[in-house]
Order: sequence, then structure tokens, then C-alpha cells
Amino acid sequence: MEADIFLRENNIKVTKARIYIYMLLSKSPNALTAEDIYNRSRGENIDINLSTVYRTLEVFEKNNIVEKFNIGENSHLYSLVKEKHSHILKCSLCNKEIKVPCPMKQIEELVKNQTGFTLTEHKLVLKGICSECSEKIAKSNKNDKDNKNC
Amino acid sequence: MEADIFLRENNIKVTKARIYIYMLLSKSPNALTAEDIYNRSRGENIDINLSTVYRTLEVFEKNNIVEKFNIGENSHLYSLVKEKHSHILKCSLCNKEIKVPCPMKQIEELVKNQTGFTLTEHKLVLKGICSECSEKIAKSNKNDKDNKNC
DNA sequence: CTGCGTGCAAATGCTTTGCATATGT
DNA sequence: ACATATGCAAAGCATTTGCACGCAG
Repeated sequence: MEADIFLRENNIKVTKARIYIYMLLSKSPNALTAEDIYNRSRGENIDINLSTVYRTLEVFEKNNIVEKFNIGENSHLYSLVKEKHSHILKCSLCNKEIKVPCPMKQIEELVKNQTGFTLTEHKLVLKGICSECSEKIAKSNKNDKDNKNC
Repeated sequence: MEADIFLRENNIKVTKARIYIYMLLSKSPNALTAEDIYNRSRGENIDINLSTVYRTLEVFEKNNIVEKFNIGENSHLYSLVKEKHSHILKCSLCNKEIKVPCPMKQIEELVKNQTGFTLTEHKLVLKGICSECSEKIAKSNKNDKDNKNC
């Protein structure tokens, strides 16, 4: 029942919709769709309008309370933000390094949806070619343009 | 210019829309949206209706010629299928193993969109807990239900 | 009491579908 | 000739928005 305190700490006005949605997400082991949240609210005596659900999730997202994943076609899942981390991407050609926010959250949800597996750890090593190097290659490739489907 | 042969080989009726879309995808270094394809077709003298684009992509997808990724909000990208591989998911508890189709394609597109990096290689190690084990845990956790936010 | 949150209904954006016509084999 | 592909316009679905009202601070 400390949802209101949590909201207040985040300078978010406390309303029944926000309390309910925050509580629901914190209790739920899975990420939920907006529709899920809407339906569950109707199940209990708290009727929250679908647009309110979206607006609340948007507020939470902007306050880094909730994160949103795209799953399959046009469905999105929402869950409370867990720890965040990044990965280093190192260009194989020029060795430049850049950071990307870990894309695995997306994968975790995807895999969970497909297989029921709850991913707890991952190790991700990415190698690639940065945009500048790609362009250089593209130019020098204008000569030997017979590497289709290689 | 061998698009028609390719289509015929796949038992797909050859039409200008299909040839055009197949060629466009095979020439494009990036995955494209349906809209992209539509717009480019208008640029040249080949007018292809947007619904035809979608229908064609659907046919290609069903024939494993094209794959579809979800990127960001409600946008999807399409590209020719490249090699496919899987990863092993091993449950940390019961050691059961299952295969998942490599989810990195999705990531590759995402990263490319965000950073311009073209990923060429990845190493992905996943650890997790399978659904059965999750359930067992859930049950035995009913006792010590004070691990919120841990 | 004042502004922000909410419900409602209408609008949006991407995608899909029904139907009549055009095209490939 | 016949089945399938296409264009067009209308429907669908998840999400967003405008507006009037209601509630939190």
C-alpha cells in the first residue's frame, strides 16, 4: 500500500488509477499490455478508462518508472523498470566504440512470450561496422559489384 | 533481372509488383517499411498500391523470402531473409534445454536504426528459468512474500 | 480554488479486407 | 478460360487527442 508514497516521491499526483496501475505492475510477474491492465481493473471494482491507462503508462514511462516493449505485431507490453545497463559496440574496421542501451529487455519479453522462459542473465557480444565505415565500403564496392548474395 | 525466375521457383505468380518489390529489397542495404516500398515505387513509374505492397510482403513472408521486424512504436521493417540460426536456452534450475530462433535480427535492425551500426556478428548467451521451474518457485515463494523490489 | 487527471467520443496511423476488375499461366 | 493479383475504399485495431467535468493538493 505504499504506492502513494512512491508516486509522491516521484512528484506524480496520486490518483486511484495511478495507484492501481502501479500496484498491478509491481505485483505482476509478467509485463502487461494496456488492455490487460484495463481488463483487470474492470474485474475489480476500479474502473479505469483505457485512455487513462495509456496516459498513466505514458506518465510512468516519462518518469522512468515503467518501460515499454514491442512484441509481435502491434502489441506493447509494459512493466516496471528494472536495472538498466549498456553494451559496447566496437566497429570492426575503425575500432570506434559506442554505447547502446541494452536491447535485451525486448528479447527477454519476446522469449518469454514464445517459450515461457524467464531470462535471468545474458551475455551479449556485438561486432559490427559503423555507419562511416559502411559508407566507405559502399563507395569502394562500386568497382566490384558482383558480390550479390554472398 | 532474375527476379521472375526466383519467383517462379518459389511457385509465386510473377507480377510487376512482386518483381519490383523483390528487386527493391534485394538491392536495398537496409530493411524497408511498407511505406518506403510504396513511395519508391511511385518515384519510378511503377505504381503499386499500398495494400498490394502489404499483400506482397505477406506472401513473401509466408514463403520465407522476407522477414519482418518490429521497430519502435508501430513500424515494421521488411528485408530478405538471410541465414537463420538458433540459440540454446538452458534452464538454470532443471537444466532442460530448448531452442529459440535467433532473436538478434530484431536487435540488428534496432541498433542500426538507433546508431547506424551494421552488426555483423554476435555472441549471445542466455540463461534463464523455464516456465515449470518458475511455477514451482512461485509456489514455494508464497511463504516469504517480502521480496518486493529486491 | 486551481490545475491536473479523467471519461468519453472522435481522430489517427498502420494494416487488413471485400469487392469488382485486371492479369498471369 | 480460370484462378489469382490488384486497386480502391472502407473497415479494423491499438493508441492518441480534444473537450468538459471532477478531484487532488
